[in-house]
Amino acid sequence: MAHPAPRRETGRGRFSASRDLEQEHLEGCWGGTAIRVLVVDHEPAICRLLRGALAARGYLVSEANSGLEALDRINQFRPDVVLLELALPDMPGLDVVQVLREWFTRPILVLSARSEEDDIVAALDAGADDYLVKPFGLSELTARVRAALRRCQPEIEEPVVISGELRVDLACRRVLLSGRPVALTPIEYEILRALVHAGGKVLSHKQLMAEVWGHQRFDLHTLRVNVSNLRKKVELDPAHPQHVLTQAGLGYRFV
Amino acid sequence: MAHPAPRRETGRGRFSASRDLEQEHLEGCWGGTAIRVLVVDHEPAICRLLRGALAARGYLVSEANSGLEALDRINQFRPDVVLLELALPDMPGLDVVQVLREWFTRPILVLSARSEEDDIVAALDAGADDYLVKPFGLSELTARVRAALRRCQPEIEEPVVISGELRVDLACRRVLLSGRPVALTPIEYEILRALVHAGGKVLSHKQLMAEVWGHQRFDLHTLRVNVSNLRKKVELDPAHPQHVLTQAGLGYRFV
DNA sequence: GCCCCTCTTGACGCAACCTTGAACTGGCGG
DNA sequence: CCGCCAGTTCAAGGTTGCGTCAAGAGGGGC
Repeated sequence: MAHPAPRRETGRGRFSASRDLEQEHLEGCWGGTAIRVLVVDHEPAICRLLRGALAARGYLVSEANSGLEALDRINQFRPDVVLLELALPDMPGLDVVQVLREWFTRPILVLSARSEEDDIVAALDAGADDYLVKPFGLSELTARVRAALRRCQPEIEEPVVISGELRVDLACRRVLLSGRPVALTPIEYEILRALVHAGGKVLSHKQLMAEVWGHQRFDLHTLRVNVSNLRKKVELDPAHPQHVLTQAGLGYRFV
Repeated sequence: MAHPAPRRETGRGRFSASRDLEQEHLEGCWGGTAIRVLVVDHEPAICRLLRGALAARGYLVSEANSGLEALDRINQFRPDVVLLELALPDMPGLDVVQVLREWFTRPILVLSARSEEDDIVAALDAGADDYLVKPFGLSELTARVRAALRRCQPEIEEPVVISGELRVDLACRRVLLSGRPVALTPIEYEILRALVHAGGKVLSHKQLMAEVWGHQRFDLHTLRVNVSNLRKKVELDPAHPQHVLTQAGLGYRFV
């Protein structure tokens, strides 16, 4: 062999991205940045209901009570997904969809009490991504939100976390330290990803091991060695870590 | 079997249909190439019904009557969208969704008589893009197909991609390295095309093999050998590839 | 039929990786 | 001062994944 094997670009895929995400306690969180949802409905009761369900799942929710207010809020709030009730006091919901679709690329889910097929077709053809007939279950709603976001994932808000000299790009699965790419091994990357994903919260040893190894084996020592190796690569001074911190007796956390 | 899978002509600009094309009299047609729909249902009557409705709108329809047949048909037919009835004689429809989602990137619309919220949530979280409860109207179905296809469009593909010394012309099916034409074998070209088409994103082994071979007889080793051969031709230094990079444990990507 | 090109398959070697054991550090209480 | 504990570091296996070589099978063109 003339040359050694090509260097692998380190960083392995997650063992099963989707399954892990489903187990996430807060599905609306991503790298410490919540996914933003705008709820548009004329009835405050509905808004409260939806806001509660979504907020409980970790989404960041804002609301609007009319069409014009919705268009305004979208500009300010920059939601990742819009839940739009068609019956609005000031303008037809279909018009909102159409206006929105001229520039708004994120998913629009229409909620409506009208179940006639023509209404559904009209809304979808106006540019809506999904149509839910009231009354609907909140778990179906959130499942459809997940599905809609999944499709649009590539453009989803930049999952880049910058902490001092360290830059973690979860989408491209790249890590930069002082601008230079860091070659992490698969397990090292998984550890870092889990910590970053937790958004500063402490992950217990078991939680972290479950994220990385998948629930089966719990060898604390192995975890510590890998964390140590990770720190050698992502910390300017591995002896005094700035990003991957130890919580004695508990676990680790990322700042 | 030198060319195991019928592969579609590479010059086809898939799904870059723009909005104005929706006004086409036949919505399932685009640029002379019909959009391909696979209908999976155990009941021939339903298949005929759906086939008729879709064909009338210009879609090119194929069908399968069981889960295994569906997986087989998808490899051969290469549909742009799959309509999947969950109740199949040979295997649970949810399993089909999950298996499919490991490599099939086009929309999957689930059709089912079950209207329980748990079923809907399970199907969506398994990877389905939409869920229609039977009985549904054909115009709603086609509207949801349109919506699903619309979401999967946005990648506008460059006919020619240049990366350093390497120039890949997808339209002309030509590859130049330092200005000199490179003679790629069909499989090598398909691998390169798929990676370039993915635009820098990682393609998992399964996704890549599905793009190139079409069957799910996934032989990782064969893929590796072909990638190795490809690198010998398109990399200045095959031992240290600059364009076709390995993502250890996951797949490959193009930069 | 024959040759050539291509793809598949097996064997092999290397490099990277994870694990594991052992030594080391620092804090704390006895 | 000593032992203990939690955490860290170092070094040495063993395993795995990846790339390469080479042989061989299969198909198409001539």
